[in-house]
Amino acid sequence: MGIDELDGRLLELLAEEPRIGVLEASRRLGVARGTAQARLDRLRTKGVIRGFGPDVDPAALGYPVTAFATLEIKQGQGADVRAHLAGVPEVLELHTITGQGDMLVRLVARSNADLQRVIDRVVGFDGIMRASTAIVMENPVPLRVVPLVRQAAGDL
Amino acid sequence: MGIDELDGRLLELLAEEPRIGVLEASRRLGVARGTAQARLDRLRTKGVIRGFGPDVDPAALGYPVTAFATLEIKQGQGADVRAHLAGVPEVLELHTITGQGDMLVRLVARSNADLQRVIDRVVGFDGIMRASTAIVMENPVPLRVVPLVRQAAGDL
DNA sequence: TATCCACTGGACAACCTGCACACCGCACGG
DNA sequence: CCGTGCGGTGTGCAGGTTGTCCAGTGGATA
Repeated sequence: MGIDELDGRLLELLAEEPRIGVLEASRRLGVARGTAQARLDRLRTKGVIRGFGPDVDPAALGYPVTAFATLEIKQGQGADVRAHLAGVPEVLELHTITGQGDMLVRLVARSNADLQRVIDRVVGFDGIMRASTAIVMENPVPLRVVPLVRQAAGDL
Repeated sequence: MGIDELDGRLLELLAEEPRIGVLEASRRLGVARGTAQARLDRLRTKGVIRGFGPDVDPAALGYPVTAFATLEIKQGQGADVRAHLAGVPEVLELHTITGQGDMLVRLVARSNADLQRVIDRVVGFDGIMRASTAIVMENPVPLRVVPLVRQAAGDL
């Protein structure tokens, strides 16, 4: 069920240079191509690798503003709220959470002014009672997994 | 600077079936291969597509617990805190934000118990004054961009 | 010891990529 | 009205890569 050291190096390699194919990867890992291929297949079927989707930058799409909103939901309205939020394109991610607030939403907008519109659209729904928003100023650590992979591969 | 309808369809296609190559994509889009290739190149150089990194699932790596922590930082300690957090493998993402709290951290752990260890490590640093954590229970909308791409492509 | 499993090295055809070239239609400015 | 630039279309080619299969090897296990 775990990930061994070879898997770890393979994942790192792919994370850093996704363009390289199985053959090139096997060369750099110093193993036979069939091995690299088998490892990759296994990682995919095990679900460790979900896919190789293109990494799209919302900023380059014209949505340079990112924000996180914490929502408070009326009891029993969860499902409706989820459906509503899923219908808003600017909602990139939605989690239900413990603690103060019931949901955490990641959203983007074209500008700070546009963020107001997005928030209005997000909270303009019956089941949502309160929302508090935090605008992202900087992103010193963009979403990453390599360090985690390294750790997971370390402890066999 | 924008994204036209063809770009949008190309991105959607790649997002849904990353395995297909340029040739197959061009066939499905009903355009010449050279066109698809040129579009893809342009999207890459414009920064819309950052890359094709493997989409790794932390849960499958043995880290099924996700949480968000809001940190309060001592004035002037920002840089040190950033460096400290960047050194923690379980920290997947770090944002500096406005509003209550100064930073938002996304972290993972092997279990709820393990989360305690991770949080201790995260907040066990001099510049950090307070931390409030929200554990993710469900993730009804995983990180997505397709709807946004569609919208960006819609308004030419 | 027999068996299972992963890895190796090699081979094959089919396919895709990167690149180049000639040509066409359109928009724009002179 | 014409030249130019840009993006798209077809086409072609060499080289690399993929998917797949096979036989052989070594280690771990029952």
